[in-house]
Amino acid sequence: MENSGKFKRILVTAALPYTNGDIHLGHIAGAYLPPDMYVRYLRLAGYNVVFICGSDEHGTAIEMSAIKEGVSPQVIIDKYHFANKKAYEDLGIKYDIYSRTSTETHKKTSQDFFKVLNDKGLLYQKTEKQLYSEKEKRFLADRFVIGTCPVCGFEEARGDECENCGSALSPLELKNPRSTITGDTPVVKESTHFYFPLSKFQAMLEEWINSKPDWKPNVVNYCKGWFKTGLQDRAITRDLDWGVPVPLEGYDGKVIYVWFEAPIGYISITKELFEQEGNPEGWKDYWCKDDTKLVHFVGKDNIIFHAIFFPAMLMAHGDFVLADNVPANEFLNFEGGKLSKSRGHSIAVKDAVSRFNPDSVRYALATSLPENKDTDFYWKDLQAKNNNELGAILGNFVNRTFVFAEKYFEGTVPAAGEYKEIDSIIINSIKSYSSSIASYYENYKFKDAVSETMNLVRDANKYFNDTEPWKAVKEDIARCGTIINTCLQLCRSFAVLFYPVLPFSSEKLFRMLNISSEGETWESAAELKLHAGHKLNKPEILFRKIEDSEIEQ
RNA sequence: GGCGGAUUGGAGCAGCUGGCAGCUCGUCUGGCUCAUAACCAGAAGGUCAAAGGUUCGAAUCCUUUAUCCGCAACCA
Repeated sequence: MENSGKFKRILVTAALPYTNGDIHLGHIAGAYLPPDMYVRYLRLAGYNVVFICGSDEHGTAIEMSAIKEGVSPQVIIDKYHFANKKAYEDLGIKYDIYSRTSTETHKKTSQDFFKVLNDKGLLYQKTEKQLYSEKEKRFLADRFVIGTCPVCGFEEARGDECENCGSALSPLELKNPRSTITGDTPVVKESTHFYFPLSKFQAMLEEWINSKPDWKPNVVNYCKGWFKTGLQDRAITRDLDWGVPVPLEGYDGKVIYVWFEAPIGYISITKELFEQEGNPEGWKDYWCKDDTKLVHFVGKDNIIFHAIFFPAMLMAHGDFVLADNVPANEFLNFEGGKLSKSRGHSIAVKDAVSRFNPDSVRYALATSLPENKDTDFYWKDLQAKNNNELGAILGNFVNRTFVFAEKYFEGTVPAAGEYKEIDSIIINSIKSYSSSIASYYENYKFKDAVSETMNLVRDANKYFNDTEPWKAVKEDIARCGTIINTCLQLCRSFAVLFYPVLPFSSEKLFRMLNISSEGETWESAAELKLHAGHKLNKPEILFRKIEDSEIEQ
C-alpha cells in the first residue's frame, strides 16, 4: 500500500555492526529488530523483499583492538562475527544473508567502486602532515595520540579534543605528543590521501532529501544540521594495514576508509546472496533498477553515513538506486543510564536470550523502541510486559480457548452455528485490525503496530468474557461451539498477525493449532480457515511467568 | 561557547500542520470464575520542566532560563 505500490521489489538493509564487540539490546532496538519485523510483515503481505546484513570488519578501531590484545585482526573479527551472527539467530532476526566485509567479493566491489569514481575524475589527492610513529611504523589516528593541551595545559588531552577544557584539537597542536599504544613520541610526516568532494553534492543531497516528505523528522533534522554547517570534502583513504587496499599502483600501506567501503558492503553482500542462489546477475535487479525500494535501518549515529555520505557516493557512481527511506531510531538507554560497555550499562544479546524467551525480549524492545527520542529500558519492564501482556492477555486467551476445546470438544475445532451480532463484530474487527496494523508497518510505526496487534487480543478477551462460554457449555453446547470456534479462529489470526514481532510463539501457536505456517499470508489473517472437526494439538503455555527473583539477578 | 534534539499523571511513552490532555503498566473499587490468582467494567491521579510573548484559544508557534542527550567531520 502507500508508496510500496510503485516498487516491484524491496531491499532492506540493517546497519552493518562493527565487529569489535558484542551487539547489545540498544543496537537491536535501534537497527535490527525494526527491519526484521518490517521484513516479516512484508513477506506475509506478499512483497518481493531481500533482507541483508553483515559484519563491518575493517578500520582503525579493529586494528587497534588487535594490537592491544596481541592478536591479528582476523582473530578479533572472527570472534565477534560469529558471536554476533549467533546473537541475531537467537533473537530470531532472520537475514537472507549475513555476510562480512572481509570477503573477496567485497574487496573487489569496493575497489571497483573506488576506481569508477577515480576514473571519472571525481576524486582528488591532498598531502597533509600527520603524526607518525617510527617505532610502530604507522600513522597514528587522532584518538591514538595524547599530549598536553595547548589551551589549558592538561597533560592527558586526546588528539581530537581535550577532555579537560573541551577544546577541539588537532593532534599536531598537542605539545609533547605521544602514542597511546606504545607511549613513544611520534614525528611529523607527510601523507597523501584521496578525497571525496562531498561539498559538491550538497545541493543535490538537499534537493533529494527535500523530495522525501515521508522521512522521519529526526532524520531530516540531522541532515539539515549538516547542511547548515556546510558539507566538507572527506578523505576516503587511510594509512592503515587493515582494510581494502587502494586499487592503484604506488599506494602501498593505504586502504580505503572504512566508511567509504563499508556501505558498499550492502552491494557486495547482495551480490553474494545471488551468487549463492546460482543467479549471479540477480543482484542488479535490486541495485540498478528504479523500481527497487531501498530502505536502510540504522541507529541515529549512522544517519550521516546513510542519508548523506553513501547517497552522495551512489550519486557520484551513477549506476545505483538511492535509498527510499532511512528510518533511523534514536538510542535505547538501559536502567536509566547510557548503554555503554565501559559503564556496565549494556546488555549483550547473549545474556538476554540465555535468561529469557527471545520473543519476550523482542516484545519488550518492540514496545519501547526509540522511534522519536531516546527511551529507557528496564529489566522490570521486560518482566511486566511478559507477565501482564504476553502472558496474561495473549497467552491466557490462547490457553483458556484451548482448554475449552480440549475439555468439551475432544480437542477438535467445534462447528460454528448461527452468528450473533457479538460474533460478527469480533470477526469483522480482525479485518480492520489487520489493515490498520499493516498501515503501521508500512509507515515504520512499529510501536503502534505492536500495540494495535495486542489491542485485538484485548478485544478477544472481552469477547470471551461477554459471551460466557462457561455458561453456554451447560445450557447450549452448540452456542458454546460457535464461541470456541470463533476464539480458535482468532488464535490463528494472532499467529499470523504476531508473526513479525513474536516469530517463535507464532510458530508454536501454529503447531498447537496443528496447521502449517507455510503459505500463510497477511490477508488470510481475517479468514476463518479452521474447519469444524479439525484436530488440535495439546495446549502449551506460550509465555511462562518471570519471577521477581529472575529480574533482581 | 556553536548546532540539533529532549523535558507530558507513580513508571514507560503517544499527541506537537494550535481547538475539551491520550495509551500501556501500576493503584483503588466492582463484576466474573473458563483460564498462566489470569479476564472484564468503572474510578482516582497531570496548572504538559520554569518564566514571558503571539492568539478568541498553546502541550503544540516565538523568546529566555534550567536540566539531560547527541553532533562538531581521522571512532564507527
